[in-house]
Amino acid sequence: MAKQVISTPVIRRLPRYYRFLGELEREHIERISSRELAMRMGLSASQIRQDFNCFGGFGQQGYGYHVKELREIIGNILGVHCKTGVILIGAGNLGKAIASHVDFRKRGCELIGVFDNNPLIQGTSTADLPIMPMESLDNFCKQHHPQVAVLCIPKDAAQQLAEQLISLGINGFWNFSHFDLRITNPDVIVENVHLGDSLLTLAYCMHRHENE
Amino acid sequence: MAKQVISTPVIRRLPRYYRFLGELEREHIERISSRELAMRMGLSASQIRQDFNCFGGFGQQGYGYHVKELREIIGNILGVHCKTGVILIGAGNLGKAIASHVDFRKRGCELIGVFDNNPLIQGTSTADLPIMPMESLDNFCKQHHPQVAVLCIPKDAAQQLAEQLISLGINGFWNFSHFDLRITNPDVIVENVHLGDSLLTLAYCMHRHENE
DNA sequence: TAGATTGTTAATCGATTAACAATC
DNA sequence: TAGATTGTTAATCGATTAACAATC
Repeated sequence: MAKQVISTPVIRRLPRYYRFLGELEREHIERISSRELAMRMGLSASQIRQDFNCFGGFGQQGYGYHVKELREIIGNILGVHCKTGVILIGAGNLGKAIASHVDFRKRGCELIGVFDNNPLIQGTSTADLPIMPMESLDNFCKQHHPQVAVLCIPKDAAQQLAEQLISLGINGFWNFSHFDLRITNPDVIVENVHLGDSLLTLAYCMHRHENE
Repeated sequence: MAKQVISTPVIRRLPRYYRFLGELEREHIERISSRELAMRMGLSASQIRQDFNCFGGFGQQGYGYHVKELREIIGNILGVHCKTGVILIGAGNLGKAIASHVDFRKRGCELIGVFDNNPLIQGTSTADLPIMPMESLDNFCKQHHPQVAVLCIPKDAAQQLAEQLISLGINGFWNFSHFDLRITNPDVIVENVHLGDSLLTLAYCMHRHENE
């Protein structure tokens, strides 16, 4: 099988496939055709078949796809069984919510450390983890080698901290800090989440809709 | 000016333009060329000019774009001066974090009510708003006519609640509930935010990178 | 005026859709 | 076998990039 490059739109759809297949499994549905899945997901059957065939032929002519099997395959592609070490920086409202609300384990990640520079909350804990002072960051990374950092910090601190973290071995960022990290190192992966942009997009659509 | 339909990729870039122009303004930069802006944002100059020209010619040949003016124009397109009434349902960790962390006003929205079905937290407050019981939802909507609902509730409750909210006049959802709302009504706008999918995308990219 | 940079048209690239032979 | 549905190739559509005349 030639190792082709998977396009971004396909990658972005994978977690959604995984989610819908989980749903189907919970509904005890054993097999599904691309046509049925397309209807549920609001995609085209053609697109679904194209997407899956980026990775290989998981279906069976005349039958469709075996839900459980397909879900496992996509889970493996996504790496849900990995145990990537994750630290979270900034245990304010948002940081704490993410630490406790997001199921890292289900997604191949393990939250192993939480840091904040506010002495008032150091020592308290979130998601069963003690909030550590920033001064411990260095030693912690040297000891536990986390790979991913979740940034829930103000935007002015983001770029500098990111660079420090890279030097400590971090090569993946889940960035909530209202600032687009620009990392030149091609081995570092950044996933920017801009909640504000998302709300603004919704606001625009509502606003436009009104004026039509 | 013919009213053309703006494509989704363009719409998704608008909040980002707005953000970067704000940054430039803060840096006291008066004018910028599409070329300079492209470098900063990691886009192409051509794309930027195309994007802006969906809405009209905001630039000046030989000069570029006036930062402050352009930012205001894009802000108006996005509707940042609107005061769309917003309610938030589900004041758990995530709900509270969003209520307090997201600046609704800057984005043409105003958070006017927070609801939760947990009696233990009813009466306490977030973001200066009292958390109200779900039973008050009906009356509140009839009185204040909010247009947008932020859903920070478990996925099993989402679809049903969304339908109820639509009947109460809500026509926009900012949906954090691990479930893709499927609304048939074309006047209702849904912005799904799947934090889990975002993390999984990052996990995939890390995982793939390792195996290369 | 000369230089710079836009607005806009044409060319290219990539993603989605359609079609159908292969095959379970 | 007949029916269904995949895997895959070709056609279409749309978005991005390139090019350049218009013009500040």
